[in-house]
Amino acid sequence: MKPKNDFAPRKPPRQIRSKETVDAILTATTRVLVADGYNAANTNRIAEVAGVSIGSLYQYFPSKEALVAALIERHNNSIIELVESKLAELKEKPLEKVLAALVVATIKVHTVNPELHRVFTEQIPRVGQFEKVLDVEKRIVEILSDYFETERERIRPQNLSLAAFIVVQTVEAVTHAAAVNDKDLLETNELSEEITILLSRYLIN
Amino acid sequence: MKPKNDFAPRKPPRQIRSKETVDAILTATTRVLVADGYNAANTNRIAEVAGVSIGSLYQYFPSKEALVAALIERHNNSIIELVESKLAELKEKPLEKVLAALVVATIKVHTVNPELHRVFTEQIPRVGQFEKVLDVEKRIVEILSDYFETERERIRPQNLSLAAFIVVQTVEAVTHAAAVNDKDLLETNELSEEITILLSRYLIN
Amino acid sequence: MKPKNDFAPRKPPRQIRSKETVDAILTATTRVLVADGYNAANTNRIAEVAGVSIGSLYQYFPSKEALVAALIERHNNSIIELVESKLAELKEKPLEKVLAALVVATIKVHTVNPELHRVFTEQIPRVGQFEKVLDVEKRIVEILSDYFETERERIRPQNLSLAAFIVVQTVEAVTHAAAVNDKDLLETNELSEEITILLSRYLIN
Amino acid sequence: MKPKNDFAPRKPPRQIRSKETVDAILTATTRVLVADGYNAANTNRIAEVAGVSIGSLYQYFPSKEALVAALIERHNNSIIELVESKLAELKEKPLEKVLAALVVATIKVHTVNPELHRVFTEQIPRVGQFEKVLDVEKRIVEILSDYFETERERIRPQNLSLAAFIVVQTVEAVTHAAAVNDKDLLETNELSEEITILLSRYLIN
DNA sequence: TATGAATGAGGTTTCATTCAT
DNA sequence: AATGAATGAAACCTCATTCAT
Repeated sequence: MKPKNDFAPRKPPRQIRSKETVDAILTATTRVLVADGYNAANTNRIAEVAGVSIGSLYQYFPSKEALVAALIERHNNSIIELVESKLAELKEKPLEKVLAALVVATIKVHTVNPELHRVFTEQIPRVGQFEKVLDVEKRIVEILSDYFETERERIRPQNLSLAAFIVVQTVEAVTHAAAVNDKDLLETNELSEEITILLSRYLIN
Repeated sequence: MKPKNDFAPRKPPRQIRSKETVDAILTATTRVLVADGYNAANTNRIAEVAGVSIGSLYQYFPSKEALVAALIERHNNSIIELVESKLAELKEKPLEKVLAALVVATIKVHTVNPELHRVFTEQIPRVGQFEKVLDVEKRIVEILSDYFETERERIRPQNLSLAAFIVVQTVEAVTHAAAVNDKDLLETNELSEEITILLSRYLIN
Repeated sequence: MKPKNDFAPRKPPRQIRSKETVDAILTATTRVLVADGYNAANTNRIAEVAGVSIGSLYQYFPSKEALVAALIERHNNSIIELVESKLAELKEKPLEKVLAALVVATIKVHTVNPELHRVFTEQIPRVGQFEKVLDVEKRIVEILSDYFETERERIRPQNLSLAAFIVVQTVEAVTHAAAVNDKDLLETNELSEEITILLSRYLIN
Repeated sequence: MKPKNDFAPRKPPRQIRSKETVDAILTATTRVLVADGYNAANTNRIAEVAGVSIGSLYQYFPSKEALVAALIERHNNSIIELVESKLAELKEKPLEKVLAALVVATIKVHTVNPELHRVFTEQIPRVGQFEKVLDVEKRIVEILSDYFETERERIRPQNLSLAAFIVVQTVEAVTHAAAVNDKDLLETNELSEEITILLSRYLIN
């Protein structure tokens, strides 16, 4: 039997019991992913950890990929929500504050469930269906770009979407690398202050 | 009894014939990696493409991982050489020139064999043996940090190794994201100039 | 990553269907072992003969060794039962009768499925997991030694466990060698009478 | 390439150098057999340990089996020599002395290189070419039977070859089992005396 | 809807043996 | 005679997925 290629979750769970099953499966997926890594994780194990039969798992998710994709989607949504709400909350404040808040928020994302985040960014091949689902960044660039638009007169670069692109990549990359190489660095203020300075100097006149 | 072995290449080829075999194997690995991606690549296919028996492949490399690790090592060395030589060549020039050159060099790395580079960065799980071999960046941070030391009076941040860390992550991340999302962007000057500005503003004064 | 696992059977079959599968697998193992010998036997062949997919085989037994070990265990248990029941049945009879019965029982063991017995004793390396499972003899020595204890006054040697050890080895070795070299010898009474005489002369008085 | 089936050593070494090579190979075979066991032993390893190329090994031995068979043959010859010379030396002495000497000699065989002896008896499948080469016992039964003929009037059993068969199996089995289960037992006199008593009582009027 | 036994394609790896040099 | 690179059949085993119950 060849693996199948149909990546959307199979059906929305209608009853409460189903919802619980789906939750159990996703929680188990997280646990197994963190413990074993993406490649070594397998659906039988996930079903076992979820306390659910393998058949039930396939009732809700048509493939291993769909399972992981659903998890990533969840994760992404929470990140985007975080960014959006922070931005909405601070949009009247000066640009520097907003940049600082963005940096802090990004660090927070890496602090909540760093193991899982690392699996997402370092172990899941950006191929096939994951290609799309893995780049939250595109959406965040848009959000940020829109915000920059509202502050255009204070911002030096003319190409705002390019600027947003650079900002997002920079913050994410530096934060991620720090999380991987030197966890303590994340906790101190030195890093976040330094990144904020970089952004301010780059963006503001 | 099936012990799982080392990841280092098995033995150095002594005769000319075997040197050719090893080369053929590594070339084939590159081809297959680019064509099929890391996960789908398999040793049988690689041996076939190399025009070599599967036994010969295992004579020199104990596993698919060892094969890929050897390739990465090669790649890393060429990157480090590139950075070192550029820096040696320009070390008397003003800091801005050096930064610009660094950005251009990084872009070049992504331009030479972008497919392969992408496989390395996006498909190979940073786990196990790859964890170590995949971070060229650490070495480059050192090199850059040493260079900054010689320009200390012109550089604003006091923590030079942190500054080097941030610079390396930034340039690499932005370049990589551009290569993935928008190839044309790489070719134009806009991106490289923008990154150079970012670095200059961050570092100087 | 290919860890090498345990030797215990993987999981007890719960449903009737799987119980049948396990039986089919063990029966097939016997057949293949007898037909091809231990070394040439392989799991794919066994699964094929069992009319079961290779995956099913591995669901219940982690390796060829586990398969054979399960078979040996079964066999051992039946041997021990045979000896125990014979001894229980005859324990009031004179020692000579018991010895004769022991010899006859041992011959019977070699007569029931001689091919399989030969595979067990001559082809399976007494190494690793088999080391333990192959020595039924230890258990039989204990049983016999306990019995001798009850007849101590009629027995010449003082060291009863040594005597039991010698008796067991002798009967088994002679019987086995006869089975291998000269099957007809087993059927006649000459051999069993001769061994019984040997034991009686050794033990009694 | 299928394994070939030709079991005699390939050619008698004519020159001194060749003789040394053959010796080195057999010595290495012994070492590897003892260290890794029969199944895990492989010809490449043996050649390496012998300090000889795999090609040279195959120049003198057509197969792995032939290699091991040659070793066994050597071993057998030395055993037979030992028995024959002991018997020649003692043939004028009383039967009891001869039996005692036989037991001692057998124990000695198990003491010289017990590891190797164990490999021969427990790990090498008595199949194919080994079937023949592994039963020294047949030859020893003949020798002993001939000797018994010269002592016929002192011996109780009429069927002398059966008696010899039983004696040989008994001594070998008990000794071997002791060597495997309880090495110290071999060293003490208790075991050898006990076996000698058994034989005497069995054989002598 | 849930269960879990069954499937089997397909990957990994070994090692006896050959043969060009 | 010796070398050792190359061969490839053949074994091992996993795990995503299906489907009878």
